[in-house]
Amino acid sequence: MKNLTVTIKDVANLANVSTATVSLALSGDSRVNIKTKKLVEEAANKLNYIPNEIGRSLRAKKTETISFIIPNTSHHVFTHPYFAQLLEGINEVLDNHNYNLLLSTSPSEKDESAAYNKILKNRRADGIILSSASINDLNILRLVESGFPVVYLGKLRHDNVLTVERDDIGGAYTATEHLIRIGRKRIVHITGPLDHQEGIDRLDGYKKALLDNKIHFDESLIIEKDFSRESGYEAAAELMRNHIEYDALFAGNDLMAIGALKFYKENKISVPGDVSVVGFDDIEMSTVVSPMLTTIHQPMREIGYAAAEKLISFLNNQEVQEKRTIMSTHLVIRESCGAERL
Amino acid sequence: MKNLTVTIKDVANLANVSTATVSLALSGDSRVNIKTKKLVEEAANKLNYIPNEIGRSLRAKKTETISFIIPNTSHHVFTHPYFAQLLEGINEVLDNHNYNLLLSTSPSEKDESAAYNKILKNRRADGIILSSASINDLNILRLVESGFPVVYLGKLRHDNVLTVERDDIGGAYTATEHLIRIGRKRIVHITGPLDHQEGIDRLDGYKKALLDNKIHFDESLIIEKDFSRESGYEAAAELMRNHIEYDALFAGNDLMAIGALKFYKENKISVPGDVSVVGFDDIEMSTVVSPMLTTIHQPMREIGYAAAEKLISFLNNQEVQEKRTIMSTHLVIRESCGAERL
DNA sequence: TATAGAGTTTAAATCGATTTAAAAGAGGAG
DNA sequence: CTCCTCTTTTAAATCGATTTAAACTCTATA
Repeated sequence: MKNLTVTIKDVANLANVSTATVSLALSGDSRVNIKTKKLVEEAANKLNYIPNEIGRSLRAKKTETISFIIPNTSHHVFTHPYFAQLLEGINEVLDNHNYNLLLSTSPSEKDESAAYNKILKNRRADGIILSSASINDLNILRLVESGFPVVYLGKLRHDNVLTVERDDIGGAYTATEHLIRIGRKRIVHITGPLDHQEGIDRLDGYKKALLDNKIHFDESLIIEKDFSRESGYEAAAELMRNHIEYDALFAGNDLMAIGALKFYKENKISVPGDVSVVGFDDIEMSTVVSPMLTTIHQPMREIGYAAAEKLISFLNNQEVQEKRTIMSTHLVIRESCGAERL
Repeated sequence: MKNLTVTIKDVANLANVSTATVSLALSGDSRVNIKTKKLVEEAANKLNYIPNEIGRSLRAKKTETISFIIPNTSHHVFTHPYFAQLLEGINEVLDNHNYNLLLSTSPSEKDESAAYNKILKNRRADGIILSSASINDLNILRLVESGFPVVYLGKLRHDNVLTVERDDIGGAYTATEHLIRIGRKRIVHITGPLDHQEGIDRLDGYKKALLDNKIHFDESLIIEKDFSRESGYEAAAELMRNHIEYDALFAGNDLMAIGALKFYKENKISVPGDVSVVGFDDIEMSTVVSPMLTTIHQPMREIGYAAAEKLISFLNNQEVQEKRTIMSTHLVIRESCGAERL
């Protein structure tokens, strides 16, 4: 260990000036004489001086860092394409603005106070982007009211919170409508957890599409699962065990759709012959399965962009155009429905 | 904005004691009287006081943060299963040790000094985990010699660096040997970029297996690509265009193998009938394609564990058992080779 | 009634930077 | 030689915590 602690003082000593001069010189302040500036720069170079960001942050009362907090569901957050793409979007924007990214998985949803504390500990960041489902409304509001800059990814009743939302209802509506248009009548919907907003909204969109098309809503066609591939497989198995008749499947996300596809393949059920399948998300995996999955495209990377841009412009007191940003989705037709582009 | 700046001073004033007492009381020092302690705690609660981590870090000269730096290849790092799982492993360990995670994508490999600076800027972390291929040996050594704690993911000539490595040569050897054992003779190898260590090592393993089995190495069976799915597809197409005859394919990673699989499907080439395919990595996607991909499993999450544990124990001056940790790989037999478990 | 000693509390230094207001220096005009 | 600018440099305060050594209270004992 050497050199680890070259401080501004060391540079000042070597250059025979005060620390004030060093700071001014290195920041390019016009007050310092050109000769002095050179002197300081030489000294800094010789010592390989790099300003300590912590000291700087303390003085400036800002860290140029934002924190992204995601729910910790079973240590598989980052491999989930949804979060991975979100992260990429956020990272790209932060990179462009020279912000740092602090990453936190929030502790279990169960222990609310722990979650709250962990978030607050992140005051080492200037603001946070909070992913849905991590903590409940109340805690988020407490956080926002404490004055800490937050962008929340998802729906929130409260008006005064910056949010970026997906149009889950609209997307689910589109998916369901597509199945109806190609002539399907008995459409199963595998939902995500119904204590999560996205699960609820996608179910709502599904119901709405049925209603608008005068198709009776049949409770027995709804199965609540957990967004995992395994649970999609299991859902398809359950349907068979229970002798449910259906000609289409709308899965709450691609992973569950892909799980179901696997079950169909193993059981010689033809897709899209016997059953048309639509997913939700449009993850990469949907393009490598066979048949390729028709799905609702969700602009995950763009959501990341929007959230990061919104937070940064808020931090810099620039005008925030809109408190709620709603990102729209669209249908991507591939092979699992048996329909050409309409 | 209110409350945003409750400092230890505010608490001290409310409790009518000095800041020293507040600090001591809240850290549970036995010197402070039990009554005083209660008083302080009440005041802190009433004000909703949370110690400022920056101030604390400055004084303690450590941040309880480590930084993970990955090469920025075209804004698609985090969706790459390799990095995502690495990240998950690292995050899990840091969580357990109450460390924070600062995430950085290193700027382009071209601009070395920018990369170097960006890394050094991360002195706001206590140490860094550096992923391979981001910067060259020289810069890494400079960094290490500066005394900054680094764990490098990959091979490095220098002795004094903490590293966690994969056994790429061994893995490639196993893959190739498997293809030979099931009777394949003309084995194509799609390599990753040959200016990356992993690309080189996997090619070496392939060659070694051929040599040991007295199979002539044929230069025309080697195609250099870039680890992407598209490039795998393109490689398979190239082979066909050039009328190369072969009965097996060892792809440098799963993504390229999956790309090739897609080409075979489109061109009615049977796998494993006409050609046996082996990948490398064992990503989730390999289990959803059809046929399911036989591959070399790489313990990505465990590499993350190992790197994080190693860095943390180094930071805490605990004994670091070994400077180089080599993680082994193993063959996972699925459907793309047409062989039962040997 | 001093006085040692144990138990509590606090003033002040410190971490590494930035910034402000004041001081110092340089030069020109009267 | 003095006064006044203008330029350049610096001492000192500040950010928010922790920690050390000194100071202050009590008690109990000689």
